[in-house]
Amino acid sequence: MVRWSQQLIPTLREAPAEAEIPSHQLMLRAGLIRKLSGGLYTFLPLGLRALHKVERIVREEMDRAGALEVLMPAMHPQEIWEQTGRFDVLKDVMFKIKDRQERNLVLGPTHEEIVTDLVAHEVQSYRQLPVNLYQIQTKFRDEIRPRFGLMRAKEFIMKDAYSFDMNLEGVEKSYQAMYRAYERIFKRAGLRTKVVEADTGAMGGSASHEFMVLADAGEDGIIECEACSYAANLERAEGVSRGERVFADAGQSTAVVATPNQRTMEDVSRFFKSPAVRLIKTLIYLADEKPVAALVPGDRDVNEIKLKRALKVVALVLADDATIAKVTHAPVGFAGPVGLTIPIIADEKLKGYRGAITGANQADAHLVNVDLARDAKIETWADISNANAGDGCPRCEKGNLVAKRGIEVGHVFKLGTKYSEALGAGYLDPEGQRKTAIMGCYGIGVTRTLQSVIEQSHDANGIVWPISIAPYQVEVLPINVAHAPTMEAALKIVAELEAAGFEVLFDDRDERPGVKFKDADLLGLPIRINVGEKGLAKGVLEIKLRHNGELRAVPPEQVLATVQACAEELRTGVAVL
RNA sequence: CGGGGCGUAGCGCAGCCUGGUAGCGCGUUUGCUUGGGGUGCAAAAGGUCAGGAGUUCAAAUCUCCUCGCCCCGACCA
Repeated sequence: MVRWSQQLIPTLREAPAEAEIPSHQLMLRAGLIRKLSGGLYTFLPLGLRALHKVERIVREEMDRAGALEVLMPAMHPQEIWEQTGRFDVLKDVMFKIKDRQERNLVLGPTHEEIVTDLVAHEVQSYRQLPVNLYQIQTKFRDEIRPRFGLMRAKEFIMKDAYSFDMNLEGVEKSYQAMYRAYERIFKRAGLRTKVVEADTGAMGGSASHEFMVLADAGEDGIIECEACSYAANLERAEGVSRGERVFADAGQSTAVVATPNQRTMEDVSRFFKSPAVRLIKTLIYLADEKPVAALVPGDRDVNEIKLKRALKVVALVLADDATIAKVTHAPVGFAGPVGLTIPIIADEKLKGYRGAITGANQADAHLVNVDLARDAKIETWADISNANAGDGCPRCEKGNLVAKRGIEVGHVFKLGTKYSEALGAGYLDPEGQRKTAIMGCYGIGVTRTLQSVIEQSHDANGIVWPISIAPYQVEVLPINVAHAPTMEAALKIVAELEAAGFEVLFDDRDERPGVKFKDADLLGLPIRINVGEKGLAKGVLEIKLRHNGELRAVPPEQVLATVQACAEELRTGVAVL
């Protein structure tokens, strides 16, 4: 039996100042985690139990999907990262260390290289394929800004799986199997997720989907169609612009207008009393060190991921003031496409722009009546801007797009042969031909998933655990531990519940009832049983459900059956969520 | 990396401006009390005031540096 008094469950009446979002505050207040330092957390017993439950669900579903569990080192020789060229890409996020031989090692931020190396050595024949290896491991990332407790930490637990297939059909099958496994995992964990099309980022590869938990605290922007099923990460979302492209005075020749100190889009928009969409925003970037001008409509943000891809470059940064002055011959704030000698890439939403307003490439001046095709030399047209809420849906055309925030808890990729080729993961086919394996990779942020559950399932009083990952399913709460009949009845029901397979937390603390009730709500175990004198006098115990506050008074001999029924309902409820 | 805020008891905070005895609430310990939503009374423990340097007769308080934590940004030309 687990007695509260023998446990380490340091609940906090007030939230530590370091925590901003509800899930982070509650994890600290309920005694689930404690911070060692920024982005580094200790799991206390209660938090660890919940974490283990998430891991168990993940493991069961991965196994069910046919993936094989392995455990790879957290520490890797640097050379293996150099072999795929990813050392350069990821060196800023990798923790780099040396051993006593001065050998360069890194703490793994992910494991594509490691698993591919393994497969390169151990898989020789088509008979061994397909194979899907997964692990649940601590990953290390030197995040620019650790945030929100477990949401973005320097050290976090991730489940990652890697599939190796012989052909595209096989890849598709592996991908679908993981996609379905993820749906099951998050559903079982009591999470409502939204699947969105995603960018593949530093991974490389083609298709990818992210599993998002919708939440205000989410770090990712999500765009979805209100009419059809289209949903995508803002990083990749396409929007069909419904803005005008031909404005008043179109056709007239350009003219310079003095605009002293009108630098921002807001300033200029107000100055000309024109909507931002009429303005053309000109940003000077250094793309692989070379200056390039990027043009987007004034009411939109440049999407650097799209821009990077369109330009086919690795490094993309905004140009410094000196460079801007050099290429535009004007101080920052007055750049425009007309007369620029550097390459210009324009957002396709600008196609056909006439009568637009741009910077004039001279101090305190803008250019009006700009006809982009007539007046500027556009080298490339591409989608390089963010979709906006209110844009048309790129799929169904009818629907409007809406913007939301999400927490990325899972991500599935089709990787292709980038890693298998670099590290020699291949096989001999039935004809004896040497072939390269095609990979997919599939990640779940396990610690992040745990916190996301709380972010999505809590109320003013505390956590509301889904029964599937609650640290314990039942809390038995004797109102007065000094009252012998109370304790007798409480212990009896604890024993019955445990014999029936329930995990029970017994709050045996000699505390006032109010304190114990508050703590029970804070901890958020799904089923609570109050045992007190008043109830006993009437021959009943009380069963209280955390998620809806429902209270049932039942005779002791019916408690077990009632709890079983409640638990069953909660389990189904989780599945239905 | 840029900007902002904060660092005083386990947690939440006041004191700092205007230098002179380190405080409040919660929590903790002990005793009594109470016993169905953070009980009441009493006593007590607990602080290198983040660290260092400086100014001063005297520094939590003023100055400088360092470290840590939190927030925003790292694109809007």
